[in-house]
Amino acid sequence: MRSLYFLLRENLLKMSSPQELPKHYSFQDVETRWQREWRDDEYYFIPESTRPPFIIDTPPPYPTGNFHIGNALNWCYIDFIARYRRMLGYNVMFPQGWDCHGLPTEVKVEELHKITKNDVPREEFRRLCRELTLANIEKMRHTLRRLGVSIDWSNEYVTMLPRYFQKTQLSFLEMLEKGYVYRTEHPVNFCTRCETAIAFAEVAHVPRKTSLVYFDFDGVEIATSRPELLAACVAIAVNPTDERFRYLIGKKMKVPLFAHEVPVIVDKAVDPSFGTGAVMICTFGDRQDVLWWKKYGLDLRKAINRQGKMTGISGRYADMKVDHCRREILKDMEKAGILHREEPLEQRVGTCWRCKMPIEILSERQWFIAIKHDEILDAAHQIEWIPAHMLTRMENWVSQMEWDWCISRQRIFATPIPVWFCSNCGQMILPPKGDLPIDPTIAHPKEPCPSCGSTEATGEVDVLDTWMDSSISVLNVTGWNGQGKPEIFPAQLRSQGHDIIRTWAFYTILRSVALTGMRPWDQIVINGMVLGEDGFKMSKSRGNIIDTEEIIGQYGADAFRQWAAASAATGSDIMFSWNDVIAASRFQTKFWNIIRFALPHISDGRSLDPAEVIAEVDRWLLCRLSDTVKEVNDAMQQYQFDRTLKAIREFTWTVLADQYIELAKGRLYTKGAEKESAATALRIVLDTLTRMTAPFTPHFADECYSYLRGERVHRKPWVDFVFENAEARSGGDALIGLVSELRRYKHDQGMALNAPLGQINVYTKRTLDDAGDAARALNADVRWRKELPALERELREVRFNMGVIGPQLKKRAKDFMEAIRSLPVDKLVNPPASIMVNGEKISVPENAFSPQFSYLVEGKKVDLIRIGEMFVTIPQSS
RNA sequence: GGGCUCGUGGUCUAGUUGGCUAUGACGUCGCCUUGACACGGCGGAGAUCUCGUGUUCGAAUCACGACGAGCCCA
Repeated sequence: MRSLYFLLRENLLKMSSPQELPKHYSFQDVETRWQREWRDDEYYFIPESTRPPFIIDTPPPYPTGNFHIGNALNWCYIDFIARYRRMLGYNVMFPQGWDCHGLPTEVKVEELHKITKNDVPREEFRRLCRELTLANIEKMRHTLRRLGVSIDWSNEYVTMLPRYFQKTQLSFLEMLEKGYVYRTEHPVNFCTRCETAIAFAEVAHVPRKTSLVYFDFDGVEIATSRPELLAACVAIAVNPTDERFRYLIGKKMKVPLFAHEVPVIVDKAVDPSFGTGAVMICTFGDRQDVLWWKKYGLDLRKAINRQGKMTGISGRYADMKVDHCRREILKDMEKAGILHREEPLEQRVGTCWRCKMPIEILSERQWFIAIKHDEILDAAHQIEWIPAHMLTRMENWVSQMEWDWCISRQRIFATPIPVWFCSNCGQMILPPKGDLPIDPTIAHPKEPCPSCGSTEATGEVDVLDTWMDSSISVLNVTGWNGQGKPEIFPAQLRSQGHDIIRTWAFYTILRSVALTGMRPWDQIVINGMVLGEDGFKMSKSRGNIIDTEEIIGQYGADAFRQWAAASAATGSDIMFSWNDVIAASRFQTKFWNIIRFALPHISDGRSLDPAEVIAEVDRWLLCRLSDTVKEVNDAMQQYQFDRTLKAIREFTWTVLADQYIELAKGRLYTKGAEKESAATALRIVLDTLTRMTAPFTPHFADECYSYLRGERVHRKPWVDFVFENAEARSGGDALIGLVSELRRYKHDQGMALNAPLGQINVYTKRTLDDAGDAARALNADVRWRKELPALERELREVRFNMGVIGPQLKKRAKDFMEAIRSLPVDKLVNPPASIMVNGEKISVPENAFSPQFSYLVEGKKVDLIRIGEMFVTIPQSS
């Protein structure tokens, strides 16, 4: 509902144009007022619309409750694009998702309620998680509203709610049918603190100090960083070229303290210079162990369980935590006299990205999705990446994937895997797709086991990786229903940060290709990370975090949005800087003052017709506006917001305010056709500028436009202004140059800028009608003259145009320039067609050089200024 | 250890295929309250474009190398 206030004001604006704006622009008032005014349904995607669709696959943030500045940057980019596309006539979908499931919320709930996940029933624990998540979502929605982003709230989705995870489960069953999903025992990354398997993408590597232990292994000295895995030792490996160990090849060796026998294998991957050159293979110490284990078909000895405790094969160490076991084993080695020494070792250890505890590689029965490298790469190449080099990151990631994607997790707050197993024969039982969503730990199969007829079944307790939820975001928003490809597919755009290319972008492409056979989007635009003012990633430990709401509170959403647009090229990381936010808010002040000045002069009429612009400098302004529009359109098409905003600011501040208005403002106080010309030019310029700023500063633009035109700017079409007039362009340049040079002159003479200059003569061959602007702007009696005065001149230097000379003369350029310099003055003014250089006749290219003179006027005490083609004489004051 | 990006006045930054006096912002200094704006106007100072080598008539831009930074990863 539009407020009464707005209706009244809009009508007032239509009936009588306002004569005055408030002296100061108050972003607080304006932003809160427009946010009340805007209706959600203005931004709805209309499925039945005939306009071309523009669907944006936006990132569903994790509902932490805090919409941080990196999120905000991303949402600004999306909103620039959404508003721009709407003005271009597209039927835009800007959905808002929430990626709810996952460990952080479970941990938070455990903290808040002082419980562990096993203290309450699963469903109760999930209820507590959902409760916390909904509260956090509400906080983040508030920040989104304050940012003024034009979200289509009718397309909001919440991954933890049945409506969404029904699709997640459906996609799981579809991929199971298509053979992508399988279940097997395989080594996986496992966090023993969180007691769940995790994917490679979730492993974070951190530097750590540990020790390298040298000990006697059945008569051979061996170095290992993980002595606690001695019970899991399955082989000893040496390099084939290593003469020291040649005698061992083919032998069996007895593991100290444990007495089981292991083979000696040879492999090129063993580094003879690390440790002693002989390495202990355990199941599993690291990824290399897994490779060797597979390659040589070694035994599997599980020494660590899911809780991070030693298993039965560890004998007297069983049930000890890994660290405890390590200390005990070292003690026992010492007692047995086989411990030689320990060396400090710097290593990078894989940790759980969430709880930061070192992960173990455990062999577990888990669910996997097959990764088909070629399929994914093909699709990735069909997408336009902005900036282009981000595709390389995807390529690198895909090509080095070794294992399939482990999608099962041993947690609670996640999408259940919709599968049962027959208690009698172990057969997998799937629910009918129409029954989804289900939780197999609560529901029972409706039919008996198809294999043995038993009615006893147990539900899968493992749940799905959260990326299984979010990687179908694009399928969800395009209306996928399990049957091939949705009607509008692929989506037009994905927007995300470069930190999740290997996860969200990768998994989405994988899933899209598997389920629809197509790439998920036409374009992907990548935003950089926001770094703190110190140049480092924002983090609690560095204390360099800046809060989105704090910036908005101090300078407003529009200033923040300008900062997001202007601070760096799309895709590169941005260092946060208060200065840039302040500069943005100053630009708004400047623009506001321009409108405040112009409005009384332009609100008598409404014409936007360039044909009514007759004064030369007014046409010059339109030429410059046309240039700006072209630059802005170019940049917007490539999502280069920094270029766009730079062009707009430069034109507004320099061309419009400092150059044009300073020159022509005197005319606006007069009456007649030439005043009307200026008024119309200003109307066109301000109308166009306001529409161009609308995607970036939506509140400010709506406010300005309501004063300028009494309309809503976001409902206007995008700008398309072309104007060219060669005469006006050069005439305007000359005039602007004249005024600016004479201002410099006044400054150099120590005069005030409005001090009278007396009678000045401007000599120019061109016909220049300045409508009296120069005289008013300079406070001088300006006389325009066609005949040049008698001038005396001295040659100062010869300037060469290397842009002309270089390409034509190449190596001869230097000698050519020497020859030209030695010509007499009259030949420099009227150059010959050709010249002899080192006995070679070289034709003189056009515009190859220009002689520079110092000019003097005989007899008269005048200052002489040359501005391009023009000469100006000014009576000397002293 | 690998990948990606980058290194430009005190600080941050533009510079698309090599070409006139290297862009802009903040800061700084001087002058100016000129009928929109002092959150302003005009002007100045301040850069051997990280270093080295090479290609070229000509390099911030291209090539190679070194050093340094940030991000992502093994």
